[in-house]
Amino acid sequence: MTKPSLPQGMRDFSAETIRKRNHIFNTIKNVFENYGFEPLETPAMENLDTLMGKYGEEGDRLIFKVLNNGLNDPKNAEKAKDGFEKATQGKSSSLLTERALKYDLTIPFARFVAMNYGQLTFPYKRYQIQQVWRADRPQKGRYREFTQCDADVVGSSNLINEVELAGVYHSVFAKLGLGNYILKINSRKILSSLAEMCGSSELLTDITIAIDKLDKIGIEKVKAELEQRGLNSTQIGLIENYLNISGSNTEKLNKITELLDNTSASEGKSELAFVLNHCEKYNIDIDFTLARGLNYYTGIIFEVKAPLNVQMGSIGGGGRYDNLTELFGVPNVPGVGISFGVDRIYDVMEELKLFPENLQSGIQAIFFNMGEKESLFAYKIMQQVRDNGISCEMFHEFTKMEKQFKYADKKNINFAIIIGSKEIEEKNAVVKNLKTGAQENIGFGELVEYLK
RNA sequence: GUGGUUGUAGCUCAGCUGGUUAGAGCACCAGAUUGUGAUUCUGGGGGUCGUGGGUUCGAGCCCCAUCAUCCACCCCA
Repeated sequence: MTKPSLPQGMRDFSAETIRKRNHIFNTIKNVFENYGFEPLETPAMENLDTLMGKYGEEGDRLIFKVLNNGLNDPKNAEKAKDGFEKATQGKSSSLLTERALKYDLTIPFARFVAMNYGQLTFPYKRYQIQQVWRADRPQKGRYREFTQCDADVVGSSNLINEVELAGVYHSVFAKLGLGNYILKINSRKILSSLAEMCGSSELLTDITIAIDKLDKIGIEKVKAELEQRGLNSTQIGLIENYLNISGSNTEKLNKITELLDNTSASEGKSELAFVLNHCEKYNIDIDFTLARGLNYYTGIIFEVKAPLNVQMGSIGGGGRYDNLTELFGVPNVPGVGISFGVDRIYDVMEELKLFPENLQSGIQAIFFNMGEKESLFAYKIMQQVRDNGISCEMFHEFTKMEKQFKYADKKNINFAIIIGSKEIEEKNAVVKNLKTGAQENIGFGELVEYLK
């Protein structure tokens, strides 16, 4: 027999963890519903075509692809070999694989909107809490299967949606006890403007990749990377001035106006100003170095950092994308969305001990097994207790009480109920409080009331 | 994809410069204690030391390969 194990980056969750995770899910879900979002679920697998090319080159590499069935059929043998040839050259081939596990929730959502455009009422506000899979190398806070919680609004360009989503972040983190989170905000238009000022909008990707690393590697290494990516010293000088912008949000906006002088810059600036004006309570920081990897963002972008005293990457992010469904043939559906990284939020909350004590509800009472006849009698009593919404169980076999007590301790059960021959005769049960050790006789009729 | 770490009982780990029969704690089972637990005490079961090869009189320990793992980079939540 081989030792059982899990595939890399996959996890089991047992009761305690699930209850804590559900606490996070329920909090997020309630806020989503409170803001008028409605639920959506999409399948684990999508057609490979739906996903490929949407996440950049690196993203494509990290999509989990599912091998076609029936490759061993002689009819398909040649095709399969062709497909394999292509696969070894790094091209994916429908001869070998045509389905894949979903990589995020946004693209399947866009696919759904495109397919159901006629049936949906716009603006369409949906939330989605599901697993996604990435063939990434796992490490701390990063898994191959993880849960995303997304909320998106499509069919509206109004910036009030951005404000609303910032409000969602605020409500959720306040309720989870992470009120001192940091919401960073920027606009892709500012970044585009910077690229234009450097001479070409083509430079946008190179610039964003480099400056995104600023807080990690420092200004000198960013400059080195920019140089390596082919930028000249004038361009790098401009970018350095851009990165050196600091101060309050208002000061940052003023300084960016001095530095960048074109249409995208002023558009980006007024977007940021609008959102900030309506989010005064939310502790938002403008961060011009914020870029975000996904290349479909076009307007405001968000990223949530854990409180400063814990070391954790971003615990959420999002932004505006103007034409996501166009990829699927439906143009002119602007949208904006945010995502919560539940697994990381979990780790942060664990570190800061923010989970409420009363999450581990468990079992209220255990009926001791005092013999075959006795336990069958007690079973009927137990069913009445259960019918009244009190969770309880009976010890599975007649054995000495020490064992039954130890079992109850381990499962953190509050009451032990003893119904033996004596109790049956006297029509009352011995109820022992396992936390205090106190016990008393309770008539069968009063049991439910006593346990409540 | 790149670099490093670790792999010994169900779990967490110890095991000295290579030397008899590989240890501890937790968990499990039994007893002290046949209707009152969390403590304590006694005893017990459990291992092809990740896998394959090599060096050696002799390998858990050294060498090579391989698989798995965790961490970091890349990228990202």
